[in-house]
This record gives sequence, structure tokens and C-alpha cells, in this order.
Amino acid sequence: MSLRHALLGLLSQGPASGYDLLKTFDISLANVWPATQSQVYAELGRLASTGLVEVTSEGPRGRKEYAVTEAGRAELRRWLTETDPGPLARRSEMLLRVFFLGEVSHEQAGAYLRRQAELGEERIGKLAPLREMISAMDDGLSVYGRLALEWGMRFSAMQRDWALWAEQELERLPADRGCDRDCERKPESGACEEADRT
Amino acid sequence: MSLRHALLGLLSQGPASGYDLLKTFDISLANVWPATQSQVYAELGRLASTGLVEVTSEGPRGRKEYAVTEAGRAELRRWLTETDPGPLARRSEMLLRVFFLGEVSHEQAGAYLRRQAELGEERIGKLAPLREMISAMDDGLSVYGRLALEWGMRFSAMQRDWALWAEQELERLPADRGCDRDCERKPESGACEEADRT
DNA sequence: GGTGCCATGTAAATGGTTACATGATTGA
DNA sequence: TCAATCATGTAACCATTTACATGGCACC
Repeated sequence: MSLRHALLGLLSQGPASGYDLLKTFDISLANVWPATQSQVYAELGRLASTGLVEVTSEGPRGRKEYAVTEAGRAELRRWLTETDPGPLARRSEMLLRVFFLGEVSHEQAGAYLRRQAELGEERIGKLAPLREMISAMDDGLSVYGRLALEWGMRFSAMQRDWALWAEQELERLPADRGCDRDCERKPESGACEEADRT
Repeated sequence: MSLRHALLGLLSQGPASGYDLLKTFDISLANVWPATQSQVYAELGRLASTGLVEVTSEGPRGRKEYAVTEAGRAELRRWLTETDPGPLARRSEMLLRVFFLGEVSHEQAGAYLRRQAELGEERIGKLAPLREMISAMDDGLSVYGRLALEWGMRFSAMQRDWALWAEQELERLPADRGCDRDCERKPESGACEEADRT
């Protein structure tokens, strides 16, 4: 249940409404812990009813401003210091596909890996300009946001390098699988020898 | 809906029962796309009713052996070649915490990052022996499993290096946040200036 | 005859996504 | 007054997790 703690964390920077929080999610937490409107409002309600946050003021348009309580702050710290984060990257569709790359041709498998390298490269390009945006903000998140950003850059670079390596690896391999299942027009002859060992 | 494709992929290596598939999930796909018993049996039912797999034989103890159909194989290839994988690592509890590290002391923040570096190192240690296990198996997954394993090793190394770097970064920073909120035994006196917004 | 593994399933709860619904306020 | 934005909420659905339930078969 990390959404709960994400909200406590954001509110610990200062009071905010559900609407405000949603924007913060979109701006700074989007790549780390996305949340939808339904989720945020529902969880705020639950947090309020368990006393971890409270409504501090009601503005126009029914706006409710929440602030974290001492109990909430304590819970946030407990979460940060006394519990281990769950496994990172528990599921990866990208890697799942890798397992079944034997079902398509060598060319297609190579194309897939090249595409993953590209996506890594693109991600680096998209992340880079965020550096300045983060420095510009000066809420308490910016310092730590920079650390998270760096993680993203390193992750993307790792992804790119791995994919390029993997493509090389594939080429070094005999085409015993990958070709046999896929070529619709394959004759009996062993025409599948695309493996050139350099 | 990747579980569906994971099952199609596993069955494309040869027919198997739900029970067999579960074991394969535990052995080779555990770190990439874990699945529970409930999920597997339910999804097999759905796959069978849409004609992507079929029951090829019924053994003792009610065992049903499934095989992928031509339609299923086509769907698997379509998934592999014509769709892009969703974003990797959409949520990271580990990184979410990083955003809120300002709520605890510098020491605690440092300890957190050091722990993450440790976990990365440990993961490398756990993954290494898998290399041999994978070479030993000779189903079609082993070749591509090696690629996935390498991803895990690189990922873990990245995690470790990043965490060590981040810890260094923290130390270079003035302790303006991190102390003010955390001292439990703080007296009323304004030693810590916590109430900048009261 | 009993232990342990093979084998399948159902039910309830949690968490997340998408879509729907509504209304107040501000500023052009 | 009209459009955009602020602001909150509900309902339905899907995926995942955990727990429960059951029974056959093999081997000692």
C-alpha cells in the first residue's frame, strides 16, 4: 500500500487539496508512482478517517485542504526507516518477450532488441531536460528528485547497452531455433544458416 | 494482459498441464512475470474457450494437458512483433521513498541508500549461480533466459552503483532538511525551526 | 493405511484503471 | 455568457494475491 505513503510524503511538504496532489503526482511522481484521481480522493478519505491526515480548511468549490497529522508523520517515518521496499521491477513485459524470442525469426528478434536500445536512448533524451526543471522547483522534493532522475538516466543507459549487447549475442548464435518455427516458406534444405561467426 | 502471452509462450515450447506451467513459472519466469496458481488455471480456461490453446489429453488425477493452437501461435507472434512493450518499471517503491528522504535524518537517509546498494550486491550474488542452471536446461528458454539473466545482473549493478553515488551526493549537501523534522526529543525551544509555515 | 506430491479449482479482498457525473468559480 | 479550469466524487471493471477446498495416485 504505497499510495498511502506517497500521499503522506507529499503532504509532509505542506498542506494541499486532492486536486493539488494530483498535479504533483503528474509533475514529479509520474514516473515513479503514478496515481489516478479516483485513487487519490479515495485514499485521502481513508487517511482522514484513520487520523493520519486531517482537513485543515475548506475553500471555494468544495475544496478541502489536507494536512498530515503527527500520527501521519510518524507513520511516514516508520515506513521510510523500518520497512524494506518490495522488489524493484517485479514484472517486465519487455523481458518476458525476450524469453519467447525463439518463436520469431532471427531478424525479428534482432529488430526487437534494437528497438529496445532505441527506446532506452529516447528515454535518456526525454529525461535530460528534466534536470533543469527540477533545479527550478524548490520544494523539498527537488533535491531527492534529482537522485531519482539520475536513477532513470542510469537505468535507461543500462537498458540501451544491454539491448545492444544482446543483439550481438544473438548474432553469434547458430540459428537452430528462431528460424525453424517461423519461416513459412522454408524448404527442407538447410537454408537457414545466417549465423556468421566473426 | 501479458499473463495470456506468457502462457502461450510457455506452451509454444511444448504441451503442458497447468501444474507443469506453474512450476515453469517458479523456475524460470519468477523474476520476470510471476504468476499464481489461481491466475494460471483461470487464464488457461479462458485461452481454451477462445481457441488459442486446446486440451490435447487428459491424464490421471484430472490432469489436462494443453497445447497451443495455430491461432495461439499466431497471436504470440503478433504480440512479439507488432506491439510495443509497456513502460518498464512503472512503479518503484524504492524510488518513491527517495523522494521523501528529507523527512528523516541524514544518517537514516544514508543508511537507506547504503541498504539499497547492499541489496543490489546481494542480488548479483544470487543471480550468478543461475548462469550454470540455465546452461544446464536445454529447453528453448535457456538461450533467451541467459539474456534476461544478464539484464538482471546489469540492473543490479546499476542499482548498487547508483545508490553508492547517491549516498555520496547526500553527504555533499548541507543538512538543511533531514534534521529539522526528525528529532523526537526536540524541546519547545526553536532549536530546529521546524515551524516555517505555522 | 498414511504421508506426500500431483492436480484442479473457487472465493474474497486488494489495488489500479477507465469512464461517468456534477457543480462552482474565474476571466475573457 | 461562455469556456476553461478547479474540484470532488461514484461505479464498473480488470489484474493480482491470499486463502480455502478437494480429491487422486504412488510409494513405503
